Amino acid sequence: MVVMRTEGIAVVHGMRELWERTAHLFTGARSEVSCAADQYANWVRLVSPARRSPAGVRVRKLYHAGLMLDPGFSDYARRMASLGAQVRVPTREMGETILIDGRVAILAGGSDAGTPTFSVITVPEVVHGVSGLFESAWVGATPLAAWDATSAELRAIAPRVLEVLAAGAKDETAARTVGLSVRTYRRRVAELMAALGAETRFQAGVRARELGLI
Amino acid sequence: MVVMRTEGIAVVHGMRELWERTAHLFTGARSEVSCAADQYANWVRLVSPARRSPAGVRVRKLYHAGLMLDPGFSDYARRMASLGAQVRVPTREMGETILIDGRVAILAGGSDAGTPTFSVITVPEVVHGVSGLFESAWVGATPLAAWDATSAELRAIAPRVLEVLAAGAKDETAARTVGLSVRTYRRRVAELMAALGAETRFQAGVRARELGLI
DNA sequence: CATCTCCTGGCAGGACCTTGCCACCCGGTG
DNA sequence: CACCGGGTGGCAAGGTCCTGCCAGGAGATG
Repeated sequence: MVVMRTEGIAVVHGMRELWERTAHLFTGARSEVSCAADQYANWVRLVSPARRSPAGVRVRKLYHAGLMLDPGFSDYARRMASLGAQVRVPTREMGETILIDGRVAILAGGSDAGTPTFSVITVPEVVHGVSGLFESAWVGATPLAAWDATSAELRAIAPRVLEVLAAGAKDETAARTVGLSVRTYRRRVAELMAALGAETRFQAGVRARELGLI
Repeated sequence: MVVMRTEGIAVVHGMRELWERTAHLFTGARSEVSCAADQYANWVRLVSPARRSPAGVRVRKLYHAGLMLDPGFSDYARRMASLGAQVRVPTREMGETILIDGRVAILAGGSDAGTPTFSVITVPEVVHGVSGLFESAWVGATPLAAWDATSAELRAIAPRVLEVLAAGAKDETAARTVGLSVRTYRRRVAELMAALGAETRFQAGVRARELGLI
């Protein structure tokens, strides 16, 4: 049987509107705020400014590996962690997701003519389903500390290396493009491949894309 | 200003329910049915069984290159074309999308505990936005005939080649795995890279993943 | 059968990638 | 200054990949 949901779902256009509409939900959270972010670094930082949460509220953050390669964002992630949030780094994507007290779910929809849209959902069965997805992603993700340890200096240069690699450039060209010697460029590629757990460049390409690094 | 949409959007759980709920929309289409499919081969074939459409109804199909590498699906695509549908093969993803008479849009949402969810949208401005996305994808896609011509025998072996490539195997091993000589295996890889528009294997990996071939 | 076409697989040469080795530079330390 | 540690870049040997060339085999056609 099909159940029409004509209430309990609001579609919000644009990040600013989302923030205006949902700020009270965040500040009013009583037991838990869980967020998963794959892509929209700016949005994450706008909606969820780094500040300590009220006692008793468990704050969990899933920041995708792709975001963590952005130096500014990984700083933000560490700041969140130092303020009491539990931060983990997943390697699979799960879409922009927010869960509050198991009562409200916020999901990013597609973008409508450049403006991202978000659904604010209070339908219990939907919220429950989204919670399940979040839990499974949470279990499979790497705690921030462990992630940080394994990918320190790599983060600095990785984006540009990935960019030229994805552009199909040969090492000679690529090295000149990113301003490294061929030897050092190849070192970076090797480190990148190790970080991605790839044994060939093809595999590295697949993984990089999988992680949203490109 | 936030506009709450509490009507005009229905969320449907599962493909069967979607079919039950939307069948009348397809059969009742008066001027146009446009579909874009990236991934859910089974779903596409369920929702849109191959049959001739009423005269005067323009039927357009965007079947992603990933789907076309599935032999069964590409047969289905050709059957659709022979029944009057305009079929094109895009190389970029745009999500599972259906548009009917410019009045209704159906989009696949995430999956809820394994059950895929779909939004049936009748909000004019949203439908219009989705239509724009579809048109742009349509213009950039390759007509079925042209696609078929350039990728005949490739489809037969591509999946297994992609698999071993993604597994990180070297050519020697990979060739043995798929039961080809190294020379022929390399030929297949070269063809694959050409089809993907890739100049390096890294780039091919990225594209392959982008297209959901892996 | 003769012939043609298409695909396969071996071979070889060259392009490209990978890695160890080592000299060099630079900032920190005694 | 002498020394050390860490990063850089040149070089070279070896591994991997790319591709033109050609011989051989399978199937279609006359």
